[in-house]
Amino acid sequence: MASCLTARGRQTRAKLLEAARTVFETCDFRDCRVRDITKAAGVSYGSFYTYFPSKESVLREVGMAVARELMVGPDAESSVEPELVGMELEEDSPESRARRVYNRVLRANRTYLQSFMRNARLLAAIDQMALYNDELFQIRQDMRRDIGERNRATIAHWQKEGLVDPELDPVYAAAALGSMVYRFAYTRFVFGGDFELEAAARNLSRLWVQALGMTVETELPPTRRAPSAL
Amino acid sequence: MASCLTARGRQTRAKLLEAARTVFETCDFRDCRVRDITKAAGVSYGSFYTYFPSKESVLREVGMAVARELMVGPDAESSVEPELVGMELEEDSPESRARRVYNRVLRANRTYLQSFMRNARLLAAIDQMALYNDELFQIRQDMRRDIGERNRATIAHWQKEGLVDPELDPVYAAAALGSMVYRFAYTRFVFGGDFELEAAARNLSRLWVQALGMTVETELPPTRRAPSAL
Amino acid sequence: MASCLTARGRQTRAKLLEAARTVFETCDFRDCRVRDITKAAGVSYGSFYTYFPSKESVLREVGMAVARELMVGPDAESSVEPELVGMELEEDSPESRARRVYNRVLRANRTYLQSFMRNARLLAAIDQMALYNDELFQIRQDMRRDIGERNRATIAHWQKEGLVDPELDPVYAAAALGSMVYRFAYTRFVFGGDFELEAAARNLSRLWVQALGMTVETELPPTRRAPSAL
Amino acid sequence: MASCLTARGRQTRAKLLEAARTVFETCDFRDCRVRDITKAAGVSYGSFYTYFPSKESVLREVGMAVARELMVGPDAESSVEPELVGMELEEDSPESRARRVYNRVLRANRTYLQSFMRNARLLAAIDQMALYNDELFQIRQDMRRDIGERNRATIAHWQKEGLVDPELDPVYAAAALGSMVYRFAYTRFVFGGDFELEAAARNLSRLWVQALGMTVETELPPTRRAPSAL
DNA sequence: TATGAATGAGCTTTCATTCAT
DNA sequence: TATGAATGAAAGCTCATTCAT
Repeated sequence: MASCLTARGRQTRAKLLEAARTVFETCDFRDCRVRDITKAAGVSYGSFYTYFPSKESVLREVGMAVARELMVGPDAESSVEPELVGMELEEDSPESRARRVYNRVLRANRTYLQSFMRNARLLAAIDQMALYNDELFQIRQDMRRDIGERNRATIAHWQKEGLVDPELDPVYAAAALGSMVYRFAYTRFVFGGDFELEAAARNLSRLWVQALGMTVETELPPTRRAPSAL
Repeated sequence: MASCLTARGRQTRAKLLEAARTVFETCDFRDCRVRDITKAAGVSYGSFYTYFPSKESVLREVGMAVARELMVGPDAESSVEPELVGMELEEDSPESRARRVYNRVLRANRTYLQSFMRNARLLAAIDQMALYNDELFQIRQDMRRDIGERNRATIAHWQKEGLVDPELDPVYAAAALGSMVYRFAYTRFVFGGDFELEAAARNLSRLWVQALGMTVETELPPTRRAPSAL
Repeated sequence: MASCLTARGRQTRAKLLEAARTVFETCDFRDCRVRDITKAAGVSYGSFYTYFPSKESVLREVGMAVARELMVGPDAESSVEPELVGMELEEDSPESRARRVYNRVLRANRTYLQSFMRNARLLAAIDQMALYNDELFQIRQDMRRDIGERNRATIAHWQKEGLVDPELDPVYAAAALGSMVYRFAYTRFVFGGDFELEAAARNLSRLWVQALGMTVETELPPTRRAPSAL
Repeated sequence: MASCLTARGRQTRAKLLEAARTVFETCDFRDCRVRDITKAAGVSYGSFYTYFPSKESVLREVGMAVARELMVGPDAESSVEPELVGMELEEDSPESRARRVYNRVLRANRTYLQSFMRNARLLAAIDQMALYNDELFQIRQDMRRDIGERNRATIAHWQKEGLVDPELDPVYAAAALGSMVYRFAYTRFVFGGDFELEAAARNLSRLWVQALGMTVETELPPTRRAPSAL
């Protein structure tokens, strides 16, 4: 596609795509006019249709790009929900293993919150668009399923190793803990509210590992946050 | 407003409001036509504007009604996030207190999931609309804040009593655990997926109390769920 | 359809239909704007779509109406090509029978030319639209087929009676003679040109019956026509 | 115009003209995009406007070319309506003269049908365009007038020679008989329908000469045609 | 009050034409 | 000359809102 365009064409297309991304962040897809996108891109109205067959199509393309970024990331470290993947814990004593799990979870959550911060509005927009766009719905569904399955596998693995409460259903646990972080981030970033990333990451991680039945000895640093913030 | 209407007028207005609620559940606000509402209400097109100045206004009114119901409930037991309110636990031994907390949380979560089940589509709709409707945004914000504050207070109280991990920030903990249940329910109800209410409630509650640092001795019944469901 | 409208609605719809008819006569369907129709009807732009789901649909309706009129006519005597239907000729001597055939053909052609005169522009328009509208194409095709078959049957019948040249293929003959009158009328009415209806009818009829192998003893009145007219 | 172009330019222009002709045959002028023409010509979009000032202009040029071809023909044998031109019949006995007329008419019609077959779509297209393009209208008008006049003269000449029914108006007769063949061919080629060229030519020619009051002794070969075809 | 027709601003999309390279 | 991107004026259609009955 992009390959059969001239350099100038590729540039214009990129400008439009970038503009669409920005515009979709600021207003609902339904409220975004093609005119808004072309204005933001600084090109003429008609040029939009030189590169995209419809308004829907650019939404789709932006959506897929965001999905890709959140799944594998430009830096391959963010995802739609925090992932525990790659947490090989080959070590000895139970304490140190729990500690390692905590550290891994903390790293995952910290990364996730940072990534979410960058994409919050757009992710929210896509989540919303997914409600009335089948293709985005599918993309979103697949993202969720992928992460869910990976986290479920990790939790089940830890259960076998005796690290995690064996009474918990790993499917529900994976879904619930993923939901916790996603929605926490969503409300903070989309609806605003005072917020300290590091403290949030530590609290979420502590809740996470404790929920699974592990104990954490680390002390959390005191939160410096406006007392009214919820 | 409603008070200066005749009996017949009040009835028509009620029919329209009820119809709007139904319609908003089935399709996005933007896709709902005034015609859909009047058709569902069985009144003429023009009558809509006898009772509501605009389409936005009926959305606002439905939103407020839903908010009221979820906050205080028609039966005062559901809310936008599960509430721990009224959990006075005056009893003796730590074990039994933890047990009581668990039971209270379980009851709250079970009730919440049931209530969510009834209102899922509408709540999702309102959540979405809140993204581009200031008034709904405010309503939604207030709901969240109220519940958050109440749960925060309960958690802080339990911390003072030594029931809950004192390292946790009660604001973040309240927000995170509320988010966990809300989003878990949301994904299940809106996006579908195999689901057993009682098992879900028990798993969520176990995660909840363990996350706060309490231990639960109860055994969870084995989940009967399609193994593929996430 | 029309029955579920109020009197006012029926009136507006009729105004639009009439206006569409007029507009389609003056310009190509593709050049006609919905605005042209509503302007001609003296109603607002939006009203068009209260009564017709699309521009195509009103074309279809006009086309079918014209087809009906030409087939059975408001006065049931015109058709898309002159018809010989109903020419029962039960009489005696060959001469008088040929004479009767001639008179019948003359009456049919005269009527046809008159009818064509009233509908020429519209019929031309429909003929043209049929080239890119499947539905109209079908309608037009059916009309032609119907008339063709009826004329073929009459000619075949006359062949059996010994009135008509038995060497002629009745299918081709019917098509050719129908074509002759249709196209003659079309060029006269659509492209203009001096023209005397009665003289034209007589000449066409004489050509018609002579073509089929019959002889006509009648004298044609001298034509009073501009000598340049073709 | 074409003269002040380089060899390469003339070639490109010719390619475009040829492509336009092809494209106009396959679809209505309004549905033809400049893009279709350049694609068919295998040149770039922009090149079109190097050689033609507008889409209309290429249509005009194609139309004139077709007119020229049909009038004088690349092989000078086809025309918009069959021509009797050049039918000098200097011979003796009335029978043989009628026979000669028939043969000449047959040859003319046969040639005409063959030629029409090659140009049918384009001729139909031009006929249609003439309805809303003044220049084409004029071209078409002139073609018709020319042929009409020539046929009129021939018929009038034959009337003086006593070959043709003196009662007929030669103007109407020329127009009617030309119309017969034109429209017969048009319906066959444009609207389809089973069709045998030789049989059609013979039937049309028999109808033609008989219409003019001549008798033909020749037997027509039996038609081999699907009985349903009209 | 109840009705349903009337209104027109506003949207997406198309494509002939222009223009920079 | 050749190229293909850039442009923007229309067009069809929708639907919230108004209005006459």
